[in-house]
Amino acid sequence: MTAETKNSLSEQARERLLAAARVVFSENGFQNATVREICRRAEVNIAAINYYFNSKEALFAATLNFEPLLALCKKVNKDSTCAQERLLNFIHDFLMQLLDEKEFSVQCQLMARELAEPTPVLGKIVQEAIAPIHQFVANLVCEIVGEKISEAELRRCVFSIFGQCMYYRHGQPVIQRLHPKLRYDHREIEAIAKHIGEFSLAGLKQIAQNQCP
Amino acid sequence: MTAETKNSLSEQARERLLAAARVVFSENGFQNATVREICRRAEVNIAAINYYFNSKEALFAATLNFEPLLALCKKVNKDSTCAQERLLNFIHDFLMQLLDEKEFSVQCQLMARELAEPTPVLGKIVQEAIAPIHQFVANLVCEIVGEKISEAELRRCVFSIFGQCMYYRHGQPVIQRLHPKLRYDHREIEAIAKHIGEFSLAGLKQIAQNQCP
DNA sequence: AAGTGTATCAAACGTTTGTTTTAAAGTAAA
DNA sequence: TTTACTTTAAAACAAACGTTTGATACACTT
Repeated sequence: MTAETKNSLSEQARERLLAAARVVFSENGFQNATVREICRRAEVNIAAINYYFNSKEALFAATLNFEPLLALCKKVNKDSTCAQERLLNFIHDFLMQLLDEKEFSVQCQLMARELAEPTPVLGKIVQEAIAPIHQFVANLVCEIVGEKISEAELRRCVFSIFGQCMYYRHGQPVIQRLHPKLRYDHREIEAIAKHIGEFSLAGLKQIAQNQCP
Repeated sequence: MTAETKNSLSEQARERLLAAARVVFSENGFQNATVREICRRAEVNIAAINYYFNSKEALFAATLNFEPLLALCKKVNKDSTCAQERLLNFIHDFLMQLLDEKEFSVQCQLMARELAEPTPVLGKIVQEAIAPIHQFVANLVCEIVGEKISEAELRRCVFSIFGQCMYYRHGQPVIQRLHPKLRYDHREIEAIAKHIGEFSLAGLKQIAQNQCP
């Protein structure tokens, strides 16, 4: 057995742990996720978590990957034209990462959990992921409504946009009970993105008018 | 000692338990709240929870009170004029109940927690409180945008409004780290309500235009 | 004064949690 | 084969959880 094969084999446990952890954490949150279920799904011994990582918390931190979210900002900044269009594209892509169950969106769902239920790693998440994309949207809003908007009002505009998006995930337990038939398939996400986009652009235009009458 | 005095005295423990439970549950959520801390704050023995109520979950159910929230809908329906005005009033009063730290809003905060972190009692909360006020806002939106709106689009409009409001509570751990100086005092809540109101009315107007061009 | 039912208490119960231990199995170089 | 090192395994760890127990104190009725 070659060295590479050995590496890939010994790394298998670690990789399976990471994959299983992503699923379990995103389904149950950090607190409710148990190391036993993670190990069961990864088909490794229970001691593996503390062997490869040092703790449940470190495993959680290792599952975080901010790149897809940050890449989203860069992508939108490149291939688009006016600020309005870029905001619409961002909302669409963001919702895709946030809601699509089939997509590789576990990363995003995992982080979305933390907004409501803080863990010791939340500080890092805010600093490296949430703050940048909030700033990114804030810049877009600035371009759309003009520079004269106050800092507080700018903040509220950003919150309005993210609030609309996040509600579909934060409020999912409720939404599922209110509308049991509702599924986040591709078509539904497109419709949601279109709605939030138009809703928000109109809202921003109104705010802009208020600021400089 | 008369019977009434005895009753009021023996009820003291029960009432103190309820008051403490409301605080602890709203601060930590159902899972993270411990019966020991509730009893410590209520200054009662640890066995009191299972003596007066039957379980931690039953205690939690007993802390729920949907009246303030439902009363809000009735109040808005009475003393207001046009649908737009009523929506603005609702958003304002709702945010007051949801955010004001000094107000007696623990009830609302307690329920807001459950939106993201479901408990066995969530079904009751949705049925008795959330569904009615969602329906209430849906009716307002219908009045504003006209009857021709589709059921799905109507739902998204309601979600947009609630999403904006709830983000200030659901995302509080994040918001606190993003804007450490931000406090939900009376003035700030007024500003938030004004923002969400104008933002949403403009959004609704846009949606209405889309439906019947 | 004896009896009855309620309220409170410290202590322990049985689980479940994340983590650690200790030993065995496997792998590669000497 | 021997040696050194890495990886797996079962079992147990201490801590925290919600809950239950059994005894005690109290107020009220008979």
